[in-house]
Amino acid sequence: MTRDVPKTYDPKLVEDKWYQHWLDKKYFHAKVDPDKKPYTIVIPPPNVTSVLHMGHAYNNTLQDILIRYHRKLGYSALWLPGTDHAGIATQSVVERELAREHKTRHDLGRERFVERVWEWKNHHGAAIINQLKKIGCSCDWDRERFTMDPGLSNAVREVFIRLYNKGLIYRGLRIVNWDPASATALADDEVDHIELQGYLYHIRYRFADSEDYIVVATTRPETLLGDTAVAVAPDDEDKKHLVGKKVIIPVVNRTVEIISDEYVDKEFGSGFVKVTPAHDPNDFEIGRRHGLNNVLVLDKNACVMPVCQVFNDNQYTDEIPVPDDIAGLDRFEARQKIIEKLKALSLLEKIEKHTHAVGHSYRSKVPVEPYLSVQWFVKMKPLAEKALKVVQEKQIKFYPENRFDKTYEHWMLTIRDWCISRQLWWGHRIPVWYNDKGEMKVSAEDPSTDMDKWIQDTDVLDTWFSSQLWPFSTLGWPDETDDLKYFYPTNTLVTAPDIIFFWVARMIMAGMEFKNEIPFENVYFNGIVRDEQGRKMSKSLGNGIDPLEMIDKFSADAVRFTIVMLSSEGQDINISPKSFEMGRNFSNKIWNAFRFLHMNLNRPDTDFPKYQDSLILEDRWILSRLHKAIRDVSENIGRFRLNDALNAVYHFFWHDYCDWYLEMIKPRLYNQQSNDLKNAALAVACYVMKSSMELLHPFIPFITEEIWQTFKTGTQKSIVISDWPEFNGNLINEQAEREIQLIQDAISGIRNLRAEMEVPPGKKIPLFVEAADSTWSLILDNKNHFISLAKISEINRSDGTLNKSDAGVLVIKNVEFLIPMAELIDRDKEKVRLSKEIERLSGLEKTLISKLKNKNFIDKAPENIIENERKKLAGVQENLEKIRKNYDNLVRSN
RNA sequence: GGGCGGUUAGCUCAGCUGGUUUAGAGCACCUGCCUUACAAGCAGGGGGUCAUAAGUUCGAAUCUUAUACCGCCCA
Repeated sequence: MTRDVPKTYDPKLVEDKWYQHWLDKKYFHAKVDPDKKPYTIVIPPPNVTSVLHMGHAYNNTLQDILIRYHRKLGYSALWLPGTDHAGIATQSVVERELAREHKTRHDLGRERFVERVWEWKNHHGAAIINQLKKIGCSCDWDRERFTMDPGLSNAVREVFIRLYNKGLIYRGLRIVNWDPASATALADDEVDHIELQGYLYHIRYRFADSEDYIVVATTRPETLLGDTAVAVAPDDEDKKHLVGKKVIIPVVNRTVEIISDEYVDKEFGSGFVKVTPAHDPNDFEIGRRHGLNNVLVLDKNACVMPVCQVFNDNQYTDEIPVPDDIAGLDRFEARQKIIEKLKALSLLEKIEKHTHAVGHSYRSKVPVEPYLSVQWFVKMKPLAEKALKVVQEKQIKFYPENRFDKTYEHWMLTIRDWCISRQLWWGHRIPVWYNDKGEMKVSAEDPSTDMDKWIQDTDVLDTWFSSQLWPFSTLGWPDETDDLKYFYPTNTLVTAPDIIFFWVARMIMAGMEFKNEIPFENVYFNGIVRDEQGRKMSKSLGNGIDPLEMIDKFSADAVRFTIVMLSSEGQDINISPKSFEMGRNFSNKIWNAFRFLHMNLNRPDTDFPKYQDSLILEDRWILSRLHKAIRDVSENIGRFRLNDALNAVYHFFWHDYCDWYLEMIKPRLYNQQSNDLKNAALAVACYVMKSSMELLHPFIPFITEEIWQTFKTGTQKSIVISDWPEFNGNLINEQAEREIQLIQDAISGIRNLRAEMEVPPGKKIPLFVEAADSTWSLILDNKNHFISLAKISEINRSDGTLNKSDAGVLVIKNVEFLIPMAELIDRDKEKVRLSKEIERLSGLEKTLISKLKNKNFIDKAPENIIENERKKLAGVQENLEKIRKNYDNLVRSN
């Protein structure tokens, strides 16, 4: 081994090099292989517009861990990557770009605009993909998909047609959630309800036949332009007699009737509700029940139209002019104008402060306008039944267990029809065609002939309509491809819980409907990455941490390690840039352990069984600890406790292997005794090192590959595809663990005593031991450890003649360790130390005695627990007795 | 209003089926060490009425109920 190993680990020399190598060798490419079992994850496709944030880094690290683990276990592990076309988001990005050129999409026209979006996608759409590569994602890039690829688009049309033919898709005039900023309809779950401080306006409506008036309370006075009734509660005795009377809408002076409807809450406001069926979902229902006209006031940008459009029974029937000074105003300007006018007319009785939840577009963040328009809908109830069942019956399991089951269930049970049409240009255009005779055709292809001209519906489909198909459309559906047959259903979905309805629920519905099979077995919901104060990371707060910056500063391994270490199942993670030092430090620790081996090796050799006869206690111990770690890591990954898995191997590597094992073998390496003893130590050290790299590989792929390459054997090529360490129960050695534990406790105890007695660090001190024969021989066999790790000059068995009043004492598991005081130890300090220990142990003794005296405990507790407590007590008492004796000696000799 | 989380060391969090002496880790802090792998490190140490109250139990950080506070989702 000639290569110099630098003292500090430099990830820059490692990470990009290995990622490129893995790509070149196509290790991430999953083949249909009948001899292997498939393991499939489809990536939650990030929006093409997105750049990698901590949430992505976390979510994708988790997926990569699962994929790398299963790949090493021997599965044909497919992680299928790709991106989502993200209708509104992407269209907005390009529109903003156009705005800088002082153009709108309408200047370009639909065709040219869509081309422009494709250009944008081809230029910038790979950004997030490249960033995923930076953090080490082992996706099968040969299978990368985009939701608007021809195959996936074909799947979308197929699904639309099938649902339409089954009567599950329909078109109708409905009140929908309208986003005026993007000028499109939204689905119910794309609306966030935000509590706002608003006002309740009390407005006087005069009777048509008298100067008297009623008072109507509303939060949205501007909609009075579209009022078609005023309603009271049926049980409102005070107002009942007014039903049927006519009142005049102020400002516009239209006459409407007072009606009675159960929707009205007589306690709210004034008890009179203005009814605007075209701009409020509840009013729409009232209007339906009473056969009212729908008067559409606002246009698609939420500005007041010059004339209101009157619909009756879905038919456009009439127009109502709007006062000139209101027409053209946006809805909030119109509100102010109306208020002004009402004030001038003395028709505004009062304004009250009023807090209410206002729907906002989750994309553009502007208040949603309830808006009457013709849209396409999917009937959800029939689809929800199966999707609910498979989760209730645990065919699909959610993790963390039981956390989201109820949420899902509730949503499925209260589900409403899904508005799928969007008034955008970027997306899957609805496969429906119209001709000039007013006929309609649902068809994947343009049905036009020379004789017969058809025009396609101008709307596109909700982005989620295509992403709901992701687990199977990416594998070739509707064709029954080999990939689909082999890799579907997928195994695990890892996603954030905020898209449980948007995406997870709909994929389950789609999977059941179109494949008649669950799309995945497990859904792991990861938490949200927050800043160190627990706040969501956001652009506006400026508290976001850029993962790429952190990768640049600390390495991808460090970012991955830290995120997983700090996460626990499904809980949110609070993180600061400083947190990543944890990962960097661990990488450096690994690196230096490697460096240590490297300095002592001629040739790496992991074949420790070859030295069976030369293996000694600490070798058997570390092998036992390693195999327990192998078991723990595998078990914990298996149940999605990834942080526990990482913690297990972290603790093993740092605290068992580096802190103790490598320290323990140093005498064997440095003292040129028997070559076999030295080679045995090195073989075990190398084997454990290599195995640790295997265990750590899913978490920190880069440094583990770099080091593993030194230890690979035979035909092994890469840690990416090498076998996962196999748990070997024969190497579990409880006795060795107990023996090493005693030695560790003794060494720690001596170190503690030295520190407390302020023995100079370099000073070697003699040690006497009073122990039974077997323990004495154990200690004697391991005296090197005491010499090197506790700075002991010599170890002797105490023959009882040692004057205990003249020694520091330590009692561990009934063994006495004695350090002659000479000039080293301060008697008074030792007395204080011992009396503290006596206090602690007698407290313990007392607790245990009273526990064992408790008749109820003896009668009711299980036998093994009682036995355990008895043993504890005996141990405590033995130690106590010895320490007391020493303490007494010390006091007496004064 | 309904549902779901959380409250454990100065900070961030583990603690899974109630019993491993008197609750752990990382960071921070204190003391001593540049000991021939690592100061991004080593050794040692201090620091907790497990939110509050009641209950179940031989035994509660852990189970139940209530309360308080924080957060998320739905209406």
